[in-house]
Amino acid sequence: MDGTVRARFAPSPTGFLHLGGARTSLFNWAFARNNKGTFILRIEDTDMARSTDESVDVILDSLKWLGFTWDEGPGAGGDCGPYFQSERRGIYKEYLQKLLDKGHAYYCFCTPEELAERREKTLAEGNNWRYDRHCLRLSPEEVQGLLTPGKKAVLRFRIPEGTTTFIDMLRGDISFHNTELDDFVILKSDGMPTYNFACVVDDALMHITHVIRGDDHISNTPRQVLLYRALDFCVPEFAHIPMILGHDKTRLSKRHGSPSVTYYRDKGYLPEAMVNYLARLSWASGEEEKEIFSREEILDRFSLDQVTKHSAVFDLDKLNWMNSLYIRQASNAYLAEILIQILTQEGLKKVEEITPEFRSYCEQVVSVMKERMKYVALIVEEARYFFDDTYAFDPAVFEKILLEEGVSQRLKLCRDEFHKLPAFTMEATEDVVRKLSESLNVKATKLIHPLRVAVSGVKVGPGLFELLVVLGKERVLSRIDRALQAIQGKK
RNA sequence: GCCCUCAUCGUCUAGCCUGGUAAGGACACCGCCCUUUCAAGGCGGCGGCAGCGGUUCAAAUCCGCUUGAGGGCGCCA
Repeated sequence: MDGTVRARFAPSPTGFLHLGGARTSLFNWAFARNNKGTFILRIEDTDMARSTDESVDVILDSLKWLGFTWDEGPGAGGDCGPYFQSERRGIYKEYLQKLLDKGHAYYCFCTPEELAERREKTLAEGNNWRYDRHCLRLSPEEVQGLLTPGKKAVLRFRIPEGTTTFIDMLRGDISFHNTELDDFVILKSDGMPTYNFACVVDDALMHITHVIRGDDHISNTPRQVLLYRALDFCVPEFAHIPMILGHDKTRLSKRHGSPSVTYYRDKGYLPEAMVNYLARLSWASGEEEKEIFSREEILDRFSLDQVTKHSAVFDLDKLNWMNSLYIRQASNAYLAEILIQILTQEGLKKVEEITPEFRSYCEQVVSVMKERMKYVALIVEEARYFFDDTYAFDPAVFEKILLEEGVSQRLKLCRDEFHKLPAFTMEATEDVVRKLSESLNVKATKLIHPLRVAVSGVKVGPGLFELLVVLGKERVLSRIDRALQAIQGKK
């Protein structure tokens, strides 16, 4: 590997960034950084019908969230721009002409309808469809005659005879008989180049040394190699990394839950955890006991020859485990910020209501919840009582815990003792409960469980005394009263 | 259908290239301990080299076939 490594991630802005794309981006980024090379971001927006600006924004945001900073590309500048393919039409035109001049490309006037018809017929006869070179037979005069009145045309690449072989860094030699490759379209009738063509021109002009992409591109590679050769470009190194599949072993998609990076961000997954998890899919450092890798550790160790060749199944359980681990290690301030994002997004809190006091309350909430969170939004999903005084009582729990004989009496005693407390601390509240249980001659749990249900509505959550302190004396007292009323109503 | 790729516990993987340790770890699951619920933590358990054939004293590891899985076969990328 001589010269500076230049790797790129080239998403098409036709939707959000999905986990597969994120992982491809991660490997490119890690590979570039590990080799002290350059990481380039290029937007492949040649599909005018499906590309959107919003999608570009989402992809950029996702990448930034994951921390994959690019050295060249949108917002970063660079000497090989523009980095949007839609802005490179002039460049493609030049190379298209080159192919035309050298006889590697030809005009095709077949309409999509005609093509579909012939394809179906061929398939029905049990044969494989390849473009039948219908328009290759046209003489230059005929072509000119059709072009002049402005008839819709595309440009096709003329596939030479023979076999095309390339080296995949993970698999070694891969060969295709050129008969498998038909004369594919390189310029669409709307004036945009197709993926295979634009990709080759850009990778060459951007001096990409390593093309790291999903292995669904393996069958595109021989076509691209042929294009590199026809254009007298240097062929880069290729590494086709395995895809990420859903539990049914098919390509990860909406059917498998949400595959978008932003979904996980909005759920309160930490980017560090996501990067770590994604990295461990198809990659292992060789250190047998090691599962947890910081971004730096990944950069430090990443190597393509430690990437597996087989696809990996996305496992939410393991992501959850990893995320909860990162959450437990994260600072309360960091977690509170994420929680606040979620609260405002969910409409539970308005931006102007985020006072320093509220922020500090959020920090207390995450500090008691961080031991038991798979992701931050779980607070909103399962511990809404922190932010909602009108929380409901879980019917089964209410029945079992609060409707038990003597509970009202015990709750009243607790409330009265709590009321007298000058300092509402963990020690003080626990002391109250312990003493009361002794004098009443009941187990402490006979007070603890009803109290928990009274102030939160559910039977699971943080340790009771930390919960009480976070909620604060006033709210605890009024919540006990509220529970008492509910019990009264049920009797 | 044709072409390409892949194949170690349910899942992610180490080991394979440079044949020779009871095939190691993690998640999940199950049990026990701890405990104020849920977690976390500790201890233990379950569970795998897809199959067949070959090479070899010896095969997860090398070779072949079969099977299975994934991907591609667009004026999508």
